[in-house]
Amino acid sequence: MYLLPQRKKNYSKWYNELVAKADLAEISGVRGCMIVKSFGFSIWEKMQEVLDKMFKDTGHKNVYFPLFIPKSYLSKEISYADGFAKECAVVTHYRLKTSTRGNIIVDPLAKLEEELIIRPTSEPIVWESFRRWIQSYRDLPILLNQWANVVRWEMRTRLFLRTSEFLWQEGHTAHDSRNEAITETEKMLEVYTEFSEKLLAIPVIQGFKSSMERFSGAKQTYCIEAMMQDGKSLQVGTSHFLGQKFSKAFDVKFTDKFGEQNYVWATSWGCSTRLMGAMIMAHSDDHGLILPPKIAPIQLVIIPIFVNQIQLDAIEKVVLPIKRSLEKQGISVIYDNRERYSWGCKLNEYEVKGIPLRIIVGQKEIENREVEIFRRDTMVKNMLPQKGLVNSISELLEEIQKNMFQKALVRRNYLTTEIDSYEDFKEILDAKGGFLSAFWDGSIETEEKIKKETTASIRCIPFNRKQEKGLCIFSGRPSFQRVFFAKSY
RNA sequence: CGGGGUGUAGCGUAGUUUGGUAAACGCGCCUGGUUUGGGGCCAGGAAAUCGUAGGUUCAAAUCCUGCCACCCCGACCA
Repeated sequence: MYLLPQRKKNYSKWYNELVAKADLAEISGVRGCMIVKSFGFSIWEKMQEVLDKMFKDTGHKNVYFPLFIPKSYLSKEISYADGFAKECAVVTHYRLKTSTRGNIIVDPLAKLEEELIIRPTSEPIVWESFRRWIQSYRDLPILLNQWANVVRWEMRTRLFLRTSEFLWQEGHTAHDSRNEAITETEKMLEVYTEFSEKLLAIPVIQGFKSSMERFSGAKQTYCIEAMMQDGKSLQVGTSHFLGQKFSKAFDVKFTDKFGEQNYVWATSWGCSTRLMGAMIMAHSDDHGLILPPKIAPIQLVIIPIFVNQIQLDAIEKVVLPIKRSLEKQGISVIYDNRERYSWGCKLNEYEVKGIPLRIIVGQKEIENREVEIFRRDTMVKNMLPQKGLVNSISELLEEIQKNMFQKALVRRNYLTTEIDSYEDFKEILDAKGGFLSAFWDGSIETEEKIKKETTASIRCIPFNRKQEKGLCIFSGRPSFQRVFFAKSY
């Protein structure tokens, strides 16, 4: 069995090697940018497929806006521009030429009159368009989504978790009332929550961001936070109530039923290839990736064990009908009869890639009319009768999906601690990590100081928490609610 | 941007202290044989102007200088 570096000993080494060995992605020659390999991309495509359907089912339509944003658009919404100013890639020229020494150089004569910013998000160009598209309440709501790449010039990058260029989806909506926009913000947070918990099998905490962590340009940022195995928190998705900030900045008004001019209400929401990182870090073990069945591009692999063509033929007679009936049930199966790889090699390959189920069929199984089945999540092998196999496998996939969520939930709960003093806070953060649920006085100063001293930040001000009175662990001032602190990615 | 480190075959490294046959090892790759219930074994083979530019020297992967790239730790962030 293949073994990666141990998670407990060196978490980031484990993560990097897993990404490489599972053939998900690699560091490219381009600073801070990754190459997503075909297996990794097939997982992302599966995520896209499910999310895309969820967006469409909630009334959204896909569009595509340009990669470049004229610099002047950016300066219209100041808090937004400030938020991203330090990490924008800028296009200044439009032509290259061959120098006298034979090198390719930027043609100094081809300087752009107005620089183009490579989008860190698309709000500016979306709202520039909305101004032209929206005149009347009849034009609203506008419910759009786009699948795109964005660029943020990051100082330090990690595959999937933080790269300078990443893939994501960004929803942009415009509404005629504050309430409708808030409802939309909440609805999309629900979509992300369902996706995370039901598909990725990752339990999440729903809540608001503190003003410090809020998306620059948003009135209120809603988020879902997930706990990774090393006790660090990862934001899985965000949904922003933008209020009228962008409509005012871009002068987007509509005439309502009573003939009054009003500014439009807005939301935006997104999730990215970071979900890949979440999935890896929430579930995988020292043998490699573990894919939740509902997101696995391949749910089951069949491996034959044979020494000659006669045996292989006999195996195929049994295996191919099984494969067909599984596919009929919507289960994605591959039958790996490659002769140039030893079967032992194949076992390791699918194990490290996290394929949920594996079947082995050899002479023994054919004689006994059974198959050997292996569950990746528990690493347990069993024999199953060939009769009724399709049902057993469907049930197993369900069970794996549930088990993975349950396991992650138990871990998350273990890694959530109620804290009532700053001493405990520092001690637990150091010893165990995870979410620290603690009273906070609501001030930015306190949040900043705690972050500076401990590196833990407020990940989330959770919804649905009982209102309790307490004292801020840092300042001792009165507080009405516990918030979740954690170190984060 | 500050501190530290590393560049030698596709990947991972040894060799650098003390200059001396233009280079070793593991994985991977190719060929042939053999084997087959958890990454098989044997034999043979291909593949590196030692990051780059210059300098010192009879002689440089090794010493000196500049440059470039990447990694780690901070500051910044989804």
